[in-house]
Amino acid sequence: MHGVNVSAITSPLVWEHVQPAAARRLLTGAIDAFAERGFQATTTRDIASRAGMSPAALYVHYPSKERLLFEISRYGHQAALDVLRDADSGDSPAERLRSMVEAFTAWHAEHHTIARVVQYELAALTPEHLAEVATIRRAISAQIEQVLSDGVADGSLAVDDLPGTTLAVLSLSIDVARWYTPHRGDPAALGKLYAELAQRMVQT
Amino acid sequence: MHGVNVSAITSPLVWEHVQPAAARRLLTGAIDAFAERGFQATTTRDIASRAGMSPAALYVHYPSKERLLFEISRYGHQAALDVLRDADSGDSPAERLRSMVEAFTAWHAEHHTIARVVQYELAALTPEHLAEVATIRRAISAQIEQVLSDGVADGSLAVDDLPGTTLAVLSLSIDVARWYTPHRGDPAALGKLYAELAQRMVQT
DNA sequence: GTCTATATGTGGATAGAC
DNA sequence: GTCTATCCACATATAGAC
Repeated sequence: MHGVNVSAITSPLVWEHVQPAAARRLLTGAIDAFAERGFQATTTRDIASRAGMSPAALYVHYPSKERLLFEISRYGHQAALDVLRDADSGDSPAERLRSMVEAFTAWHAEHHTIARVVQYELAALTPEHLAEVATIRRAISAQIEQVLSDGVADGSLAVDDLPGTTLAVLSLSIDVARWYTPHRGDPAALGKLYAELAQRMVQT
Repeated sequence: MHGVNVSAITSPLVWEHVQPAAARRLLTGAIDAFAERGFQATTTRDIASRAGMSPAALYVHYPSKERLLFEISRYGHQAALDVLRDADSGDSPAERLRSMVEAFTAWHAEHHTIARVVQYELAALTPEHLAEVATIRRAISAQIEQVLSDGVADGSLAVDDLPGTTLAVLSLSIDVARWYTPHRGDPAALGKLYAELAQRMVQT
């Protein structure tokens, strides 16, 4: 089944479930604005203007700027987790790891705007909303830890420090959201490079 | 010479050169505040209050909040570059890489507050100030690229994609600033783990 | 060099018409 | 559901006394 989800890696995120269209324009405008300037530096006027509306119209669709961030963060976290789970396929822990790192890395490059919001705006969430996305973050981490753990169990992977190596593998992909711009190469190639580097980190 | 700079890795940053003491209290207060909340969410009142002063007193020592950020960013970037250069020692490219990754990673953990400001607040700098720190950033990148390049030249390291691997190695250490807190283990041990992982990435 | 007081701008959010 | 107009809080920065 390896490679079956390649289309999911490179296809744009789908927002049709956000209705009506005005709410969707606000959401996508907010993603761009938050990714460019950060949550705190983004004004509701900026978001509304990107959606072609007056500032007041925003509050018909969202009760606050933070709620807009939360919707983005929750959806983005879930999308990242889905990509990772869909990529967890292969005949060995090593193959599964390659596939997951490839997909997770490519997702962070392809969707670097929403990924930036997901990874760098956690501090702007309310405690309740942060707790909700933290649950998804733990599932993401557990997904990587499981495959490494499976590799240790069957002796096919060499992992001295399981939590430390889990974090390092995740970290490599996540940091893509910080530095990636389209001129730095295409997401698929980056995914393949990082899959190779990650496998080398843990090979026996 | 390996290990000679261990004290530099774990010693606190030295701020004696910032005079008078009030200016230094403002600077260290700003580092803590920027690291906790981000530049945009930090108020001059918060910074002044951490330094035990009224908001107005800040402007005797710094002309703006941005200037305070710039001083922190410039000094932090230079400190990170110095750590990397001091660690560039060893008899082979592999040893030099290990030493550099160990020191650079441990620095980002030990000094995660200033490292967070250095790595995540670039967008808040004026274009002129950003250009100045970007020069230091290029030197940091060049330092890693050089050792990988030397390893390729003498056949001791296996690097398929030199710019991509350079970025990946740097990225792993830099991302430590995002997630590190003291309860996640000690900086020296993390440095050793990451040195091992980086070496595995490029070993023949 | 530090204070109190304040000028000036701006941002999140609301009121009420259409 | 969108608009114009605006409230109100707060933030950067300055003025002027001590």
